[in-house]
Amino acid sequence: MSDIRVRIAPSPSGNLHIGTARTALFNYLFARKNNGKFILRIEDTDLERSNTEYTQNIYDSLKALGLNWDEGPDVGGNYGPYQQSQRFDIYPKYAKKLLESGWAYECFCTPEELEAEKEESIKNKRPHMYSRRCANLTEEEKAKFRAEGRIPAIRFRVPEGETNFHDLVKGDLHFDNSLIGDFVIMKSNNTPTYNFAVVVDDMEMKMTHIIRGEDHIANTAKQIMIYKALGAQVPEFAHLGMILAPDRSKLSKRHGATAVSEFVEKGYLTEALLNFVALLGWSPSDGVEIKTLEEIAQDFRLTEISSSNSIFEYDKLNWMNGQYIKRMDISKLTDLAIPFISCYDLNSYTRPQLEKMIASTREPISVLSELTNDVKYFFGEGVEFEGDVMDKVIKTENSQMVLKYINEQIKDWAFDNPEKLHEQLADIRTYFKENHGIKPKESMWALRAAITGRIHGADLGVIIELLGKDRVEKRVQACIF
RNA sequence: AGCGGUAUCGUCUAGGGGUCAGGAUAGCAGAUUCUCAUUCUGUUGACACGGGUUCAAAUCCCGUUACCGCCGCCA
Repeated sequence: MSDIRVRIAPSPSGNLHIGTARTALFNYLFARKNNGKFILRIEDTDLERSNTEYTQNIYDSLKALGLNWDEGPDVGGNYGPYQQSQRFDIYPKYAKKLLESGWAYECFCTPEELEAEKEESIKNKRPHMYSRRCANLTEEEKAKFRAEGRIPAIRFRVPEGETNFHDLVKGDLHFDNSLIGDFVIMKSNNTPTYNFAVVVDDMEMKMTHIIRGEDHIANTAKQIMIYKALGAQVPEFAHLGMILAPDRSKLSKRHGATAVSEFVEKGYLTEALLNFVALLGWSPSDGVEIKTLEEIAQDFRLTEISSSNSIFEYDKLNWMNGQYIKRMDISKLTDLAIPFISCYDLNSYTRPQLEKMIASTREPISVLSELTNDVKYFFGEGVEFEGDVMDKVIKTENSQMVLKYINEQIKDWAFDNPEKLHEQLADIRTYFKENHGIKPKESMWALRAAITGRIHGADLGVIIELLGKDRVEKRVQACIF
């Protein structure tokens, strides 16, 4: 076991986002590849927006994806608690340390004053930065503010110079400190800001590598300053490109699903989702794209991740999901399929029959939700005819001839012997092809249309077997005019 | 505006001074099949632009453009 430690630190202000899932995946992969630890920390310092329902969704989604964590709020660990709201007593101690060493100072500015300052700089077309007006307050001035009832926030005193670091995926990055204003580390309500809490937590939790989205790059400079002021070891950083919607904007609700749980509800398999998202930035060294989590972990190289943004396109996700659906163990797939077909009377079939139904329907689909419609004709007595199937297929002369012929044959069909049934269907095809010049496709279309209301779907033999003699006969007869 | 980042087929990407610039997906065409599906085969399609450096640049350097991100007592 190496001492590499990485973490995913979502804030429970929403369900687990697909982008967060990818970040979690890369952290997990890196830990796996290097025999390190993968830690889950819940960043709920913003009590207003945090919600335990979302925390649960984060747990559930991560687990469903198979991204198991070694330490976290629920499983514990040596560096807990792993939920920031339970760590509120820790941050003031570090803030005090910074105050004493002069790295931080109390700021008594009110939101209104700050707002005015900001507007002033905007008016002068200057980049907005805190004026530092509280940077060197005397004890008397502070006392005066206190007497007015003002409660200070604590700001970090940004030093002169540059903050540089080597990003594992972006390369060397430089920041001019003079462009970074003194930022708040403790709010006046005595809770830490994000930048302060992460540093304290990552430091206390002994994180060695911080792998996160590139929207945090600018924060990194601030965080490094805090690490240094605290005399702590600065971890390695790796910033990933973002996942964008096809219109190149941030992936949001209006583009469809954004949360892992929403994708699952739409019929995506977590394995496919994970595999797909891994390919956004990372690519397999052997060119084989469909891989298990474990295989990806073995082939994972953090420094070779693409550093550009990538667009989330459904085309390939759908294809990949279809691949997983085709390959999945049928019993497992049936379990996953049930929510999508529970609108029907599933008790009318045995479990083995249900599995047969799914097995024969899975082939062409790319999303499980397609099953709802694709499996419809297996249920109920009658048939719903799709589009112009009735006029264009069933009512044709040829079809009528086929259906009449079939109607006479049904009594001899081997409903309980799939192999024989297939032979009998083949005989019908040959019969009509040889005697009437009707293409196999056409004769089967007549049958299929009569018993399913459509011209494509599952294997006819399976459909007939599952429907049973009664229903097949009735449905065929109902189409003879 | 400023600061930071990125730029290879529509999309995800491989490659990285000399390649027919490779793969996947999507598209298109064909084949198989009881199924306009699946599967199989074939095929269209890209180095953002402009300057350098070099015998040679998609690859290295500079600039431009475009896009993304950041500029909160949000995380």
